[in-house]
Amino acid sequence: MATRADVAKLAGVSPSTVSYALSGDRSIKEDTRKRVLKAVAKLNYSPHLAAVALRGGKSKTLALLSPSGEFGIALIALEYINGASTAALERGYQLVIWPSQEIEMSLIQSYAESSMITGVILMEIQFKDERVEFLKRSNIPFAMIGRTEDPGSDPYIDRDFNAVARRGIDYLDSLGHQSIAYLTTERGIGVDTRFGSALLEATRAKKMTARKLQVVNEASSGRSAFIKLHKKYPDVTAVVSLNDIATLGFMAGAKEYGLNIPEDLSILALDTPENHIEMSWPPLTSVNLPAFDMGRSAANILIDQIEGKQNNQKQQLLAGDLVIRGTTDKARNHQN
Amino acid sequence: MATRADVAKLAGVSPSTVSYALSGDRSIKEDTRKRVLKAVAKLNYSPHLAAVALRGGKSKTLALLSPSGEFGIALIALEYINGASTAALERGYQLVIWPSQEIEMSLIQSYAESSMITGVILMEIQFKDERVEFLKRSNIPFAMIGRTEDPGSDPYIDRDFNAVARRGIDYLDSLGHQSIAYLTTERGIGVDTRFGSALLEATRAKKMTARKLQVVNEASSGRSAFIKLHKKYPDVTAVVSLNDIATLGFMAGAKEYGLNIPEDLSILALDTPENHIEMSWPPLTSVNLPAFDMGRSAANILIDQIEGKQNNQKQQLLAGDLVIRGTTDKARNHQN
DNA sequence: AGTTTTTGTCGACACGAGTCGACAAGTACC
DNA sequence: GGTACTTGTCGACTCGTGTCGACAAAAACT
Repeated sequence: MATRADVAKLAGVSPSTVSYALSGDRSIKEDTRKRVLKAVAKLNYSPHLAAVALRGGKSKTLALLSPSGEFGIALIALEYINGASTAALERGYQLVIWPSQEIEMSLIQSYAESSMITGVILMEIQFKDERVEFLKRSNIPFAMIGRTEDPGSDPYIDRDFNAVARRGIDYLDSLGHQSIAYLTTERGIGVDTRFGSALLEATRAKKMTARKLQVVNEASSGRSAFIKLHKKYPDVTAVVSLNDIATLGFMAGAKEYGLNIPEDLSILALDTPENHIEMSWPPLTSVNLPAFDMGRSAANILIDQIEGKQNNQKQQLLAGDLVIRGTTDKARNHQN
Repeated sequence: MATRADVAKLAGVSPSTVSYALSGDRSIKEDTRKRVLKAVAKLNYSPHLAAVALRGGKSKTLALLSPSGEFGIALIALEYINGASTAALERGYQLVIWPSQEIEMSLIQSYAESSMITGVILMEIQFKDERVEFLKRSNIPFAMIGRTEDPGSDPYIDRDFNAVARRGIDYLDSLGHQSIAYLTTERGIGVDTRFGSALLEATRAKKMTARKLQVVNEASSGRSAFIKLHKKYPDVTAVVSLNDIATLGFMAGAKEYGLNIPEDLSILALDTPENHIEMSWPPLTSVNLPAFDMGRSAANILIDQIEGKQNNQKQQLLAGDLVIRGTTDKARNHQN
């Protein structure tokens, strides 16, 4: 591996001149700069990252902590990751994903203090999240996808749950649905709670009745939920889903019982990333979860913070557009 | 951040003594060692990673290069990642996932030469894979999940396609199926080609007819495939699937046309990771894809290589068990 | 008691880069 | 032609660690 001294020797200058020629922090005669650059190219030189880090230079590497649970990284995480990674690359940073299943935060601290990573993006934020506390205490720049119960001035990007619920419920209302149910999980993260109350509020505003169907993240659970709905709440004409996997099972159950979607039952997804919409047939009508954009924003918020850029948008809420696909139609008993 | 010198001062010894007390590379009086350890604990000292790396020490960080395509990291990648990460942690290493969409390999080289990463796990190996060539040229330890056309002595973990195909086809044969079709993609990676020929060989051995249905990685494509099958090959009684997403669409299409699974049509998945089996209803019968174990093995092979351990298993083929769930049954025209 | 070996500790150095201060040479000013 | 300033370059230092060589003190041998 070529070092700065090698370049200096080849170009016939001192090592420090090489640094200045590359950084441009001091004026260098055009002639010598060219010689240096030629030597750099010839030796395929690039600075030793550890040396730079030791010297105190910020590295250009960010870490996205992805809690990899029982089934590994959550499906939904993928688009966040992709968005964050894209934004990071655009701004000259590297994003690595850190499956933080069993990692102690102290290790993250170690990497951060050694300048091997410069900032952290957190996902699946809990109402009370000790990771957030830890990062604040350690002065490590971070950004959240999601938010704690009381985020104060901590930077985050999150869903505008109220807007999403309103957008979805208004649409169902316009189709004449008056009694709905919703599929939700209880993962102990803010999204369940916030979505739940947002939905209740939106339905109340439209004088709809809303039934809650609790599921876990499995197709079979969605199927059970359908059976329960079918028996207990036959008046329901539309189902709002907050869990993509269970939705697939739910729809399979409906077909099994001879119901046609969307003629007999409408389904509207609120928390399904675009790249999973396609896993169902017919394709799901949804208020898009702009996961890619959220990941992108998280990275940008973080980088702004690292680079000391004033960003008056360090807390953002995104809703997502209503996209009508194949699973919604007029309520079956609706008078046209 | 506490440094070694701080610890030394607090313990009343010289800096080098601290190093030796921690590493144990030279004998240290029990009394001083205790003092040092106490000071370490008190200051919460941990060595500056960049300094260690600069000094030439190997870091304990591995990178898993995950080609994040159009839809981000592939679904199937998740279990590999989880397995690799678990094994790495067990052996004291960190695994970071590097979405390598647009990363040039030279950057990886830079991180490796600077001892910030010590080895690389590659996924989605192409028949001719320039990443492999690059890593070999740069002397960076690596392990493949999958394999090139001619892997020579390069370390890899891959599927035993012939065993999988035989296991699956034997089972379908035992149920009386004589005419099958298979869903496959053409992603240009070895798995398609290898699985295709393995299936043809296995069916030939059982004197079955085998139809190929080409799909892309979308539910709608699976649905189209069903329609084509339904019209062109009505004699087919079982379908072997090599693509999880398309399979969901395929099954939805079958139900739409009034076919019952498994009574009218059996479905057998060969390339679906366990954590995606649950997305369908009924749950898919499959020859399990032991993705977790494969990831785990890849990490172990890599670490053995890094630590110079002799490993006579640096090339492994895994099959996976046949697990009978809800999508297979006797051929509909089978005489019992 | 004298010699060799072991034990325990310390100082010095190197890894590779960025940057501050110094300084020679060149340029602008009155 | 003297002073003041700019331009271009270099050497020295620092970051924090692991390890080699040196060396005193203690222990183990004749």
